[in-house]
Amino acid sequence: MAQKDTARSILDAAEELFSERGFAETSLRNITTKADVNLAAVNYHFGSKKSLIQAVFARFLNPFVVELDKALTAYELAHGSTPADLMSLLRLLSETALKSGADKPQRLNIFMRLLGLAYSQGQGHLRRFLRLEYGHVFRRYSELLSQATPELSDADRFWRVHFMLGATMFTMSGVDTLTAMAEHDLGTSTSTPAVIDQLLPFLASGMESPAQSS
Amino acid sequence: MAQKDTARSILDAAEELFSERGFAETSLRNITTKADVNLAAVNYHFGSKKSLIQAVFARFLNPFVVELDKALTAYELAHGSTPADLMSLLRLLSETALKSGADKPQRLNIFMRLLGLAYSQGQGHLRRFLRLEYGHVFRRYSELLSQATPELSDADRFWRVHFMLGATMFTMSGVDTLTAMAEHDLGTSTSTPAVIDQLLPFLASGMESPAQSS
DNA sequence: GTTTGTTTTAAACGTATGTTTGAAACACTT
DNA sequence: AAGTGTTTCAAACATACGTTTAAAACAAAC
Repeated sequence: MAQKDTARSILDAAEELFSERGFAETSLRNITTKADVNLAAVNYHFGSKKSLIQAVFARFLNPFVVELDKALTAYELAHGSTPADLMSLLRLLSETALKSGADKPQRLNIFMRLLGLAYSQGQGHLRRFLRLEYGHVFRRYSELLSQATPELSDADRFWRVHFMLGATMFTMSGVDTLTAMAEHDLGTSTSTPAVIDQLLPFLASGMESPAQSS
Repeated sequence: MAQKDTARSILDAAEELFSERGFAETSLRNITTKADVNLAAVNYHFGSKKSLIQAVFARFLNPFVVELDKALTAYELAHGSTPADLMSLLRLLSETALKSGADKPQRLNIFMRLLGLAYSQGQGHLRRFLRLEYGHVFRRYSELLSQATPELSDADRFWRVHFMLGATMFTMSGVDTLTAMAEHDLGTSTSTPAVIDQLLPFLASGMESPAQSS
């Protein structure tokens, strides 16, 4: 039963508990109990709680950035010298994300929630880890974003990108709660891909809003 | 020195520490050390750590909702039967928020960060407290929002409102970090009101993006 | 100046946390 | 079957937390 997949059980349990209750609020005892392994197993397999947190992110992010990297290469090849298009770039990102957790679509929600936590909770070590490990792919994507919005100044684009980031993180990290609210208040049920279909036009319109000043 | 304003010193220290490190990561000992009061003072004046957290929010939100309520009444009177306008509604909210922490503009940033934490960290008691205490003003505002976006279905409006909420919370709660990043990467300095001037058109454009389907 | 109610203080309480330990159980190779 | 390296386990470790206590300090009223 509990043999070499001990590490995997721990990651599964940690991923779920962290996303539900946050990092500090989830104890190693919570995790090991849920994973049905010995308490010391976390420190044996991962070294520390911090490393466990990073490992949870790495397990999801590693396959994701590989996919995204491939998708970006394909995109650049297909478009050649014609400038990138904003809406297609957004679709590329969302579809890569959806595909990356395709085995269990719930996992994407969980992971977005974790990402939100990584930003909001202290966890400076996590932000450092993420930028160090995955920064180059994000820089590559933002390069294309610049091509897709040539009319924006660098400053305008900077702010609007973060507006997009905020809307996306907030929505996706709480997508379960929000769909429940929508169902309760409006009686309409909405799947995650349907939410994304609502989100992307909102982002694109905001991004392409006529510039104000300067 | 430390007499009746003990409670105030505690609130000041708690507000700042909570916003920097989160609720769970900030201990009562951190707070009382920074406030230069005895450890037991928190439990004496507030009863518990949970109540302290709620008190931090109440101190900011109570004046704010009073102002917002007044502003909404004035707005409704001024506009009479003509339908509400989206951009002016957004300005009303942002200006009320800016005015409410006018004594020290830094406090608005701190408080937005706290609001973001309230959403992202567990703190179910906080969300319950906020909705119970301040729900009616928010409902009043969202009533006007509906008038301002008559072309949207209830479902579309629901989602787009939360897209706005996410973009706003993410941006404002990290506005210090973001302005620092912008200054580092682009050499341009941006004040909080200037960020809001960037944000509002983005939100309005997203909100008024042509509907997709259904 | 004594009394009464409030506030502050130092110390302790009980509980929970992350981590370490050393022995036991296991999986393999020879 | 013996031996070897890896993994599990129960127990303990040291530390930190929120909260409580009982006495001291203080303020105000008479």
